[in-house]
Amino acid sequence: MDLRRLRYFIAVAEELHFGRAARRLHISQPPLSLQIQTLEQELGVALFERAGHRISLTDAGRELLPRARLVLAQAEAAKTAVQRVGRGESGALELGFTGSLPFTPVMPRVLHDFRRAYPGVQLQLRELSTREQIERLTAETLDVGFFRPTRHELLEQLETRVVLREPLLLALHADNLLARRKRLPLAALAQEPFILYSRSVSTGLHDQILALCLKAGFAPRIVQEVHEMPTIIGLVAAGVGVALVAASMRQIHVPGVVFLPLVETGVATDILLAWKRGPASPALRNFLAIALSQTK
Amino acid sequence: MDLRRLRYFIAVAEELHFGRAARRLHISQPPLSLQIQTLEQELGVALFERAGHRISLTDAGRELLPRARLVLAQAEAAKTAVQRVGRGESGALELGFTGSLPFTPVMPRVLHDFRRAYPGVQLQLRELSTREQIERLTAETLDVGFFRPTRHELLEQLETRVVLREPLLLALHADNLLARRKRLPLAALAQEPFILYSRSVSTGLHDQILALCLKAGFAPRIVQEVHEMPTIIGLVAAGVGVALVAASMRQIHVPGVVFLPLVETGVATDILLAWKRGPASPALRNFLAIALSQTK
DNA sequence: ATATTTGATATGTTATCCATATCATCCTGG
DNA sequence: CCAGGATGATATGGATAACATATCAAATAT
Repeated sequence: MDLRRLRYFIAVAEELHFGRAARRLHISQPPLSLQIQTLEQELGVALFERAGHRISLTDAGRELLPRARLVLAQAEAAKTAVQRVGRGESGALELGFTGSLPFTPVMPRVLHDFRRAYPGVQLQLRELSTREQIERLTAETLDVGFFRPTRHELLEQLETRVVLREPLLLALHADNLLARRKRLPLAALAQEPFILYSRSVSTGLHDQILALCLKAGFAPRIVQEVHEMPTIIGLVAAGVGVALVAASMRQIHVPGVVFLPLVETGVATDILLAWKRGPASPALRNFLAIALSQTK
Repeated sequence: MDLRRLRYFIAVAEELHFGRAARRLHISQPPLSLQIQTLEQELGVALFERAGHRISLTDAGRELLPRARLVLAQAEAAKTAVQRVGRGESGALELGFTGSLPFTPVMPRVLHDFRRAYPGVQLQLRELSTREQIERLTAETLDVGFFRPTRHELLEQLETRVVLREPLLLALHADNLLARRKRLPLAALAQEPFILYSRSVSTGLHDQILALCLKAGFAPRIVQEVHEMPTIIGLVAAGVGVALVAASMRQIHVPGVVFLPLVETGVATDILLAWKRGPASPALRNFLAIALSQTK
C-alpha cells in the first residue's frame, strides 16, 4: 500500500468519477484506473462498485476513505514537523547558566528574542556551575551555556564567544566606613574580611581576584567562599565581609549593600557563550545567530 | 514521501546500521542508503548523523521516528480493517423487523449466532412496518428485513426466503366462554368482536384472515385494527375482542389471555427474510448464510 | 600495519508508472 | 429506437525509479 495510491483513492472516492479525479491529480485516466485496480488487488477487496458508468463506494471503500485521509494527513504532519526541526524552528535546546547570569542584561535579552523568533523550540533552562556546564557541553547533554571565564582542560573542545564585558564592583555593607567614599582603590580592602568565589567551582573568578589583590600588594583575608555571585550579596548584607562582584549585581537591591567602583581601571569580568565544536543542530545555530548578533 | 521509505527509515533508525537494516528488509545495502538519501533530500533535512562508521539519529530523525511508526501502523490498521469489511467480518448491517418478530424463535437465534460469529459487525436493529421495510430495502437504506408475507409491487425487487412457518392461534379473553374449549373452529368466532391487522400496514395478514373467515362462512365483525401483533395481546387482555395471532405470541404472558388452536389445519403465517436482489455486501452475505442455514 | 567492517558510489537490469491510442458499454436526446 | 457523447477498461510504448552486483574510501580493530 502506497501513499500515492491512497491519495488516488481519495480523489476517486470524492469525485466518484475517474476522469475528474484524474484531472484533479494531473494524470490521465487510464493509469488512475490501473492504480485503483492494483490497490483493490492488494487489499483483496473491491473499493468501488462499477455499475455501468456510475461508480460508488463499497462498504470496504467507505471504511477505507476516512482511514486513508488520516494516514495521509499524518504523513503530511510528520513531514512538516521534521522540516520544522530541520530549520531549527522546533525541537529542544538545553541552556546552562550560572547564578549571576539572569541579572545581566545579555541573557534575558537573548532569551526574549529567541523565544519570540522561535516559539516552537523548547528552551530548557538549567542553573549549573561553570564546571558542570563545561562537562555537560562536551558530553553533549547540554547544548549551549552562559558562564564566566575559567580554566578547564575540556574548554578546548568548546567554542566560546565573549558576549559582554562588565566591570567588577566592590560590594560592601553600608555601615562600613569605606562605603562613604565615591570610589576605592583595591588596596583599601587589605584589612577587610573578604568573601571570595570557591576555588573548585568558580576557578576563574577566584584566581582573577586573588591575582588582583596580590598585584595591589596584599593577600585578602578570606572569611567565606561561595559558589554563586548572588549569594555574595546576601552575605555582604549580613555584614560577613566585602567582595568583588560583576556590575550587574546592582540589579539585586538588598538594603544595606553598597556598590562602589574601583579606582583601578580595566578590572572586569567577561560573560561567555559556549557550545561544542562541530556540527550544530539547526535550533542551536538559530540560537547562536540571535545571541551573537546582539554583541557586535 | 512513501510508505516504503518510511519503513526503510524505521529499520535503519532501529538498527542504527545500514547493513543490518538492509538484511532485515531483505534488500541489499546500496539501495537502502540511496532510499534514505532520497528521503532526506525530499524532506530537506538530514535524518542521520554519519560520523565515521557510527550513525546516529539527528534531532529531525528523532522527531520523525515515532511519527513514521504511527503512519505505518495506521496504514496497516486501515488495510486490515478494509479487509475485515471485505470478508464481511466488520462493517454495519441494518436489520428491519416487525413488532412480532422478537417473540419468534427464529430472529433471536439468528441475531445471537450472527453476533457471535461476526462480533465486528455493527448490527442496527430497526422496528419497522412491513411496508416501510420493503420500501427501505429497495432504496437500500436497509440491508435486510424480517416480516410476514404481504403484497407489494416493490417485492419483486427483493429476494425473500421463508425462514419459519408457524400456526395461527386464536387469542381470546379467559372470561370468554369459548376459552374453556380445547380447540375451536373458525366459524365459532362468527359473532365475536374481531381485532384485525390494519389493511394499509399489514396487508398480508389482513387479507389472509379475512379470506379465512369468508371461507368459514362469515364476515368478521371488526372492532379494532392494529398495526403490530403484540398490540393485539394487550387488546385481547382488555377484553376488546378476539384475534388470530402467530403461535409465538404465546411468549407474551399476559393474565387473562388464552391461546387456542384452530380445528382447521394448515392455518399458518410465514416469516420471511428479505433483502435486495443484486450484489450483496460481504456482511450481508454472511448474515444470510447464518440466517438461512438454520431454516433447512 | 593490515585486515575487516561500514557506508557511499557506479552501473546495468528489472519493475513500475504514466501517456497516447483504442475499445466496450451505458446513458441521453432527437 | 438509434446515434452520439460520456465513461471506465484495456493495450502498448517510453520514461522513471528501484534493485542487485561490483567497487571504493574511510574508519576501526587486531
